[in-house]
Parts: sequence; C-alpha cells; structure tokens
Amino acid sequence: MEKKQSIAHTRLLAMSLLAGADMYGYQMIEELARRSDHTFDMKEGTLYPVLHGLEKDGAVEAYMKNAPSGRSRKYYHLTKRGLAALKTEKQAWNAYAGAVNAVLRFDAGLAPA
Amino acid sequence: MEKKQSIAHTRLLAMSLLAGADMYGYQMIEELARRSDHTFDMKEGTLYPVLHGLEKDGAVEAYMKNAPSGRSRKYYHLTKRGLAALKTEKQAWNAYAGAVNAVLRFDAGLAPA
DNA sequence: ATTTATACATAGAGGTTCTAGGTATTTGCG
DNA sequence: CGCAAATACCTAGAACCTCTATGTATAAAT
Repeated sequence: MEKKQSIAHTRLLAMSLLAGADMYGYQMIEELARRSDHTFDMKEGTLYPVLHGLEKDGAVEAYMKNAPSGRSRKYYHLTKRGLAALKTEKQAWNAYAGAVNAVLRFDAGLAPA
Repeated sequence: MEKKQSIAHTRLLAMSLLAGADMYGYQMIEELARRSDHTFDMKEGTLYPVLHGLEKDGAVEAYMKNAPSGRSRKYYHLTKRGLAALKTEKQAWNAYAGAVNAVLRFDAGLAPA
C-alpha cells in the first residue's frame, strides 16, 4: 500500500512553471522536481491531462517544435487568460495556506489574544 | 457549476483542532471556520467520515457527553497515537507548502543564483 | 544491437470532498 | 403553543483528482 503523494494544486504549479518560459510536458516534470527540491515528483498521468484541460480552457496554447536532435516536442505557452488565472489561483493558494497555518498555530497555543 | 472548495489535509486540520481540546463534530466545523477566518467551510459529509477513519486508526477516541441542555453530544479526544500522527502530518504539510512556495517564487523571478 | 531515457498519451483504480438526503433534538419567535 | 430554524449526527452516491499501468515512438548510451 504505497502512500499517495497528493499533489493538489497541479494547475497552479503547471501555470507557474509556464509563466517563466514555454516548456514541454516532460521538461515541466523535471523542472518541478528541481525547483521543489524533489518534494514534487509529478507523474505523467497527472500532468498531461491537466495540460489538456488548461488548453481547453484557453489558459495555455500548444505548438510543436523540433529539438536540435530533430526530435519533435510539444511546447506549452501561457496565454494572457492563463496569466490571469494564475494570478487568481496564487491568491487562492495564499489564502488556503494562510488558513491552514492559522489553524496549526492555534493548536500550538499561539492563539491571538 | 459551483466551484469545489478543495479542503485537502482534512485529517491534519481535524487532529490539529483536537490537539487543543476535545470537541464534537459540529463544533469542529464551527471552530475551523472561526480560526481560518471562514476560509474553511467544511461540510458534515466531509468531516464525519474522516472522524470515523481517525477513530478506526486509533488516532482519536469518542465518548458521549451531555450538554447542559441535556442534549447528547459525541466528543472526540486525540490519543497519543493521534498526537504522533499530527506531528508527522504537520511536517508533511510544511514540506508541501514550502515546495509550492518555492515554485511560485521561482516564477516571480526570485530564483536563487 | 539492445537497453535505457526521453516524450507523448489514455484507461481505469483508488482516494477525497461535496451534494443530497435522512433522523432527531433544541431553541427562537410570533 | 406551534412552527421554523438551528443544532447534531449520519450515509450513499456523484464528481473530481492523482496514480498505476500500459502503449507507442524516437534518441542516446553501452
């Protein structure tokens, strides 16, 4: 019974990655692992459907581009709409994380007043 | 199509509440809303099954107690085992939140080096 | 040459939260 | 008092999300 890794907020993380530069899926997984110091090890079966969903929502646009090797890769670009969605989801994340921390602090006996 | 509120980490929040004092389910929902400044509005259909799961795992113990009104309430108490689980899940939350923030900071152009 | 890594993709399993419904007691209000 | 609202518990099934497992194909490594 392996423990599930629980990467919620996949959309947020994906859009955040694409805010810096266009990337292809496989690259995003590697970058995410690197930037999170391997806390995140997102699976392909998780990311690709999310990317397709973002594309359907108009948050990202895909285009094919050849690597120097000649290999074809599918790059994703964050659209203006996607940038707006990212901003919204960042705020939601901050509210969520802040609320969890508030509850945890409370139990630690650091209740305000 | 109402947006789902996504309260992951329900177990963590529930155990954290019980770390401060024994509580009954309905009270936990109210307390959670209060301490999170209404960021969390947990549903009964979410909490009760989670409490039953915690009980099955030995993380909490339940007992009935009458309110002054005479009404019977089911209180939950965090066990030693539950306290240990809380500690573990707190660390997991901190790692998770830290990793998300690291990725978000990266996109903000604050990459280290 | 054959294995490994890269790169994309989807179906189905398993887990989590919500919706929606049910039951019962207590409080508030006209 | 009578009725509505709030309190308090509970569960089944819908909906959603992530993982496992698998498939295909190309490039790199040995």
